[in-house]
Amino acid sequence: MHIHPLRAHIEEVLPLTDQEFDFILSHFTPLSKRKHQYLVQEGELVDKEHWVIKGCLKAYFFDQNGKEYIVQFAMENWWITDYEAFNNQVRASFSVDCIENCELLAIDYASREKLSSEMHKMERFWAKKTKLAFIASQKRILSLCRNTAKERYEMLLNQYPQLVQRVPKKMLASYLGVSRETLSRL
Amino acid sequence: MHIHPLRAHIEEVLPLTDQEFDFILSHFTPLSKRKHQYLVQEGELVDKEHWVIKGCLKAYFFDQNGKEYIVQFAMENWWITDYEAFNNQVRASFSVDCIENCELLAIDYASREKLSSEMHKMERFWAKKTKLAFIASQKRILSLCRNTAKERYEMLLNQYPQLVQRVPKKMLASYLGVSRETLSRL
DNA sequence: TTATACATGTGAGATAGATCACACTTTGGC
DNA sequence: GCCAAAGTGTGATCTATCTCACATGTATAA
Repeated sequence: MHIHPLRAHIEEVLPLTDQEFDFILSHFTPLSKRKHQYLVQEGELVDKEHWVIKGCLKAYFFDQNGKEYIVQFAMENWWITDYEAFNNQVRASFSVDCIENCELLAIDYASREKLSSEMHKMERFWAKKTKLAFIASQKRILSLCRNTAKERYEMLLNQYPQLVQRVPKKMLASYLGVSRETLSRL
Repeated sequence: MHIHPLRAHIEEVLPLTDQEFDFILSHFTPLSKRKHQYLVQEGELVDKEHWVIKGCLKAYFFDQNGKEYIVQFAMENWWITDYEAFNNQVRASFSVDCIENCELLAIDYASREKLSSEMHKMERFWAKKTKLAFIASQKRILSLCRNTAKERYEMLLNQYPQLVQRVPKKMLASYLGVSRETLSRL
């Protein structure tokens, strides 16, 4: 008998009973998207946060010169949306696109709020996830200040080898904050 | 009759009864520190998170060349500690020092856990704060990639004019990820 | 009050990385 | 199976920022 991947994911943080997990799962909607389709579009309201069952995505925007900035990638077991827009229920400043065909579980804002307030465990789970995301992003800041382009690329390669396989170099460059030419010259 | 500043701070997110606030406050310990004293020392265990009543602090570390990197500042109404070390109860990779004489409220890990689990409102409050911190740090990442040193300095000046008044330029430079010479030339 | 550390300004030169330009290759839609 | 679009490599500049060096100003602690 196999365990649901979302359950496995949540149980990395805290244990659940079958009933609890069924209750949690009932708040999510499965969703399939093809490569190049979007989940969030800059300027629109963002009502959903997504958990990745399968596939690869990016959160990004273009500046006034058409240069792309990648805020976040997501692969299996990652969460993605425009968090500022989602949490404050305002218009998105980023878009979220599929880099590969994706299988997702989506939860809308009201369901997330309901689930958080009815079930302290989920509040704790999401709080834990947000803490980890915050710590990771502090590390990314330090890395931008401390390390050269090459070092940052090598660190990414060490930490997320599959990401480097699956994503065009050009996008890795945008994520790392270097030009694609510099990344190409490694 | 005046409201306690911590209560005012929490009530920016959600309302509290007198009893609830007294219960919350009983988990904190008041603390005074003088300029140059530390709250967290790199390499030590971190058992406390601090809320600033009065004063100004920095979380930072030095790299192998003796160059300082400032991870975070804190002033009145801000929270500060080494979050990775505090949350995972491991040794600090940053130090936290007072830039001015400080009045603080400290909460230790066990009390925070206890308060979070016994009082859903506080779990929600801290979850909200962490979300905001995460969003702010995503913005800092983008700003490092997108903006020039000058633009970043001007943004800091706009967003935290008092910080720029109270903190030596050298430290602002470390925080912004530029050399003090470049910042001086603006 | 004096001295010593800290903070700040500014010049000159070095450099990581950006930008522009072009060639070549791979991919996916029709 | 073909063609446009996207991805990638590499050369030749250019430039923001770093580094080193030194001068000066300003706290703070004995």
